[in-house]
Amino acid sequence: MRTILEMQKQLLPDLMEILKKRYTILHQILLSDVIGRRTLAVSLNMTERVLRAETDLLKAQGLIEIENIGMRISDSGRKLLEALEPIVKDIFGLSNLEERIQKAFGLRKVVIVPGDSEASPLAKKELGRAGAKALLGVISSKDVVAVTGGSTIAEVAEQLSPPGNLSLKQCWFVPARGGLGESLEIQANTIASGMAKRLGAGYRLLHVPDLLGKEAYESLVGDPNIHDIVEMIREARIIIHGIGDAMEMARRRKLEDSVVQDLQKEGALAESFGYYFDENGVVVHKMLTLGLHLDDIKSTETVIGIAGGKSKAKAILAVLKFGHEDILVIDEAAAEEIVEEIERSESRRAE
Amino acid sequence: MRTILEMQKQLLPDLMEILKKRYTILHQILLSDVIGRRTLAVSLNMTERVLRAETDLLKAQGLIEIENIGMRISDSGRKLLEALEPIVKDIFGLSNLEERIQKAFGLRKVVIVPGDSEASPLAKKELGRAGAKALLGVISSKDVVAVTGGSTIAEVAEQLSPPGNLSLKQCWFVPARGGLGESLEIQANTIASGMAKRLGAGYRLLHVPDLLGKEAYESLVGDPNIHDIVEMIREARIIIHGIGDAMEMARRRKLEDSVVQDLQKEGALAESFGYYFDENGVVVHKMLTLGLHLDDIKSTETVIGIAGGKSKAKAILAVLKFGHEDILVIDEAAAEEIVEEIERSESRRAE
DNA sequence: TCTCCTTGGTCCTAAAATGTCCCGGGTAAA
DNA sequence: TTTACCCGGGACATTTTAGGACCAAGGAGA
Repeated sequence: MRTILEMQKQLLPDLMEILKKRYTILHQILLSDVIGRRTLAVSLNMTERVLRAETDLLKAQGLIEIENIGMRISDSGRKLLEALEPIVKDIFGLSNLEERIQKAFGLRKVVIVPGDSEASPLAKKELGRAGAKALLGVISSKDVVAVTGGSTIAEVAEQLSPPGNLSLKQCWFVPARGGLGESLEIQANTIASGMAKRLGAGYRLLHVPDLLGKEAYESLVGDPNIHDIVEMIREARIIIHGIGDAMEMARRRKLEDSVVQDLQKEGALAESFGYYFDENGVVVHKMLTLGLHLDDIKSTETVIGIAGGKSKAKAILAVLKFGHEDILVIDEAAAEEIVEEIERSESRRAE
Repeated sequence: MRTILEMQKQLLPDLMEILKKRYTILHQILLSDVIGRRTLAVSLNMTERVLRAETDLLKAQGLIEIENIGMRISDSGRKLLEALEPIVKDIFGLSNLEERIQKAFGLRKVVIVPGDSEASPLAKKELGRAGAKALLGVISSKDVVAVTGGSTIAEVAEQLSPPGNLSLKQCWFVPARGGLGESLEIQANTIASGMAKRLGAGYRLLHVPDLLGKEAYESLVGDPNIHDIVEMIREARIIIHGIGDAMEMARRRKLEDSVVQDLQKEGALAESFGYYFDENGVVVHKMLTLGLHLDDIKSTETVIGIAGGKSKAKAILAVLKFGHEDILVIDEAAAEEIVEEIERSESRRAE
């Protein structure tokens, strides 16, 4: 059967464009909480006047509320957005990309958000929202969730809000691995506690100094408290992690030059939970710290990978080849690159 | 779940208006076979220029074909119209009315066509189309269909076209009852044969003089030929009948003054297949002729009532209260009146 | 208190939509 | 065959709308 939209398109050729436009505006307002007309116009690349015409209409439809402080989304607007999401995805052509990637790597689910999270902070916010939604979709009442650091996962934490129908009081949030040399705000510990607080869940932290010598490492492993929490981490039912570019992560973590050179020699492309992967998804280096082992990751029930930006595409691909992701949340920019790469390798195989 | 249509109504109220407009134009072209721009503009109450803009678009979309003889609908236009019908009904708000009436009288199906068939010949044509569609929806290969007279049912006959997937060669069309004093074109006999010819089915007629005396009646009943056809009529699986205003029918059939006065005294409101009903659906008078008895109607599998126009609302309501309709095909004007009446009686009951 | 950002109002211009008329051509009735 | 009519499409002036650019008043937050 032809979809309703397909039929309508025949009588209203520009239906899709308008739908997309209004959806985008409404969506932007949702993400911004409250926002003024001018600011919104700039961030949407529209002139103030045309935006105004649209917002007037949205207001007339009761989808947004306009006060002298700015515009905010109304309840019915929020509901409408939610209901409209799959449709708009279809129009944006993201459903296609999702299916493509999902099949290529045998994933359980792929979520692609519109835009480029590197270029637009709002796209990044949306990536966080999608990540939060994915997490809430799989979490249940007594889960242990291991989280990594990174700005993307931090954004996920920001966007988390407690689900209405489910108490998560008996959940635990833990960092996936100990100190990895990140700055405080985007450390795994910070994020784990942040998520737990937002969801009313418990959290336990793993305080491990960043640059750990062999001996210190051995002594920490022996500590009963540390041992306890590491045990908990290794039994996590859900892992939610970011994906980074290997070289950039090395730089950000101020790894020694010799290590960086080694990484480069080994062809390290991606980094995630302290492990470095080459283009085939093989681990070529690991940071010396406590927490999840590779084997734990392989046996974890749900691994959620979240990343965005065109430049992350290669890294995401590498981690996908590692082969233990279940749910992938990325942005349009990365998705397009990844699908291109899939197609290239397919045509190579066909030769 | 909210339908995609409701969401669109919220976000694209203006486009829904346009959709309605274009649908109406396309629909009108369908009903008119070929029609010129000016004529169409008049019948749609639009100025020539705006209509032209629309038809240009419809042409660009390949939904109509414009030749120097006029405009006609294309195949894809025809298909689109068919597919779009429920959607437009929803936008017109007719779905609501349909459901309302269907539930109030426990009918199997209610079809409402837009417009007022008393005011616009095209609405009447559409009523005929809908009636024809309803008939084709229930008919199967060896049915006997009893039809009444009247201009509405005549229009149904006009709009019938053989279904592609079903041979009706073994169907029979018969008049529901003998001569009732209608003019030739809208007599049941004429219509039955017309329908049969259009569908490639058989027909048998019942020639009974209009004003039948008691004795003549008795002798006719005894005639074996007449008896045969009456038997067939009484076994009809489908009845398709119009509904008329009692007084108007009495006038049209030139009933004697005394009879008319009796009818008025009894509160006769509606007429159908030669029976007169009061506002509670009680039969207060019947014409003396052969054919279907009341008991036959009650036991018939599918009774299809078709009527239109604001002034018919009361009559339709009376026949509905009689309580043996299965499928009702009416126009918007009548439907609105009927629903109003339903609401009035509901609020009376609530007091 | 002051500054910044908000909405809602206004004005003006360009552009699009619309009302109106006409022309050449083909159809169908006379 | 002729004639009268209706057809689509072209043309054009006019109206309406959309869009761009500002501005004033007001409230929130620093």
